[in-house]
Amino acid sequence: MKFSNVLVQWYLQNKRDLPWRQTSNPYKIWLSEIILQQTRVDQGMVYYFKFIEHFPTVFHLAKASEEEVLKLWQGLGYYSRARNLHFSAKYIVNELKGHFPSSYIQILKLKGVGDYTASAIASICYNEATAVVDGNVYRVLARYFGIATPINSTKGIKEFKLLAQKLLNPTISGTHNQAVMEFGARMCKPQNPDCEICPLNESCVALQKQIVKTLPVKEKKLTIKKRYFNYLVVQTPNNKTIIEKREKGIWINLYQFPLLESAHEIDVNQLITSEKFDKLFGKLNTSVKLFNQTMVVHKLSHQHIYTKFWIINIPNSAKFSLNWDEIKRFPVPILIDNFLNEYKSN
DNA sequence: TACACGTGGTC
DNA sequence: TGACCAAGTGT
Repeated sequence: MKFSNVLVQWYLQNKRDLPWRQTSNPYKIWLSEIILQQTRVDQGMVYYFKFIEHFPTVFHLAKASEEEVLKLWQGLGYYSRARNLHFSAKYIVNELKGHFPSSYIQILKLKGVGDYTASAIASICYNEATAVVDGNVYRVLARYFGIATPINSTKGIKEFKLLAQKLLNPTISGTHNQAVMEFGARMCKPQNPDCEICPLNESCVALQKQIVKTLPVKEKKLTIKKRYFNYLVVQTPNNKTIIEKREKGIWINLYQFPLLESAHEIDVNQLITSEKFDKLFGKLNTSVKLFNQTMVVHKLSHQHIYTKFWIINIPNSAKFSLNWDEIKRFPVPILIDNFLNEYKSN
């Protein structure tokens, strides 16, 4: 219990004053946990406030449209979190009469809630003795106990969950869990951890063996794919354009301009002779201009998207009926949002 | 199981 | 500056 006691004591003296730490309302804890998945506190905070304001209860969230939820989520990334959040809100309201599930097993049934989030909510809101294992916990445990098992291997996932569960102080599960995570985020950081002032530095295996920097171990690194996006930005004399809803892959259910994806960079001739271009404009009299002289590179975790925005000037047509001003009502990827801001100011 | 899924921060 | 990483989950 020494491990837990030291960390909890450190936590009580050093924890940040975060809005979701002032409540045990499961809806708010759930919302905060979904927002914080793979997301820094600083980045997620404004979204937490926005969501609480727009949707003070699960009933408000359930009543909203998916588009409204996605619009509010815009810019935060991993948009399936928003869609699953919305789906689960409707499930809680319609199937559970608005009663939030109150055990790890029941919470785990919510879409978008996995082992980590179910453990977090169950321990924080209901004091259930379930240990969380997130990136912070992997790092703290791997270093303190000198464990080199890859954290993204099946063996590692099991091993760390078991260890975390063994270390848990079941009488204060929620506080213990948050203590380990806060400690990982603020003291036992990925880079430049504060080992000199760490309250566990006398018993940390990694520090003694001088292998802090090598832990935790992660198996293999992923390859970055290159993709080439050509957006067809329609501009008519009466200031209309057209957008489409993405139906698969990245940014699903978000909006964008008609897209021609190509295997390599293409020029204007390849663009106007493409099937997509013909389907959209046929024999209409178009004039095509490249908006950005150098390609915009949008970097995602697994792919770099090289983007050209082609401005297509075209006569008025019923086919292109969306007012430019109305675009801002639609959820769009940051890549598109950035373009809109630049285009507007030109 | 391996991979897809966003955006922004850090060094 | 490229590489790594963030309170992970779904398929």
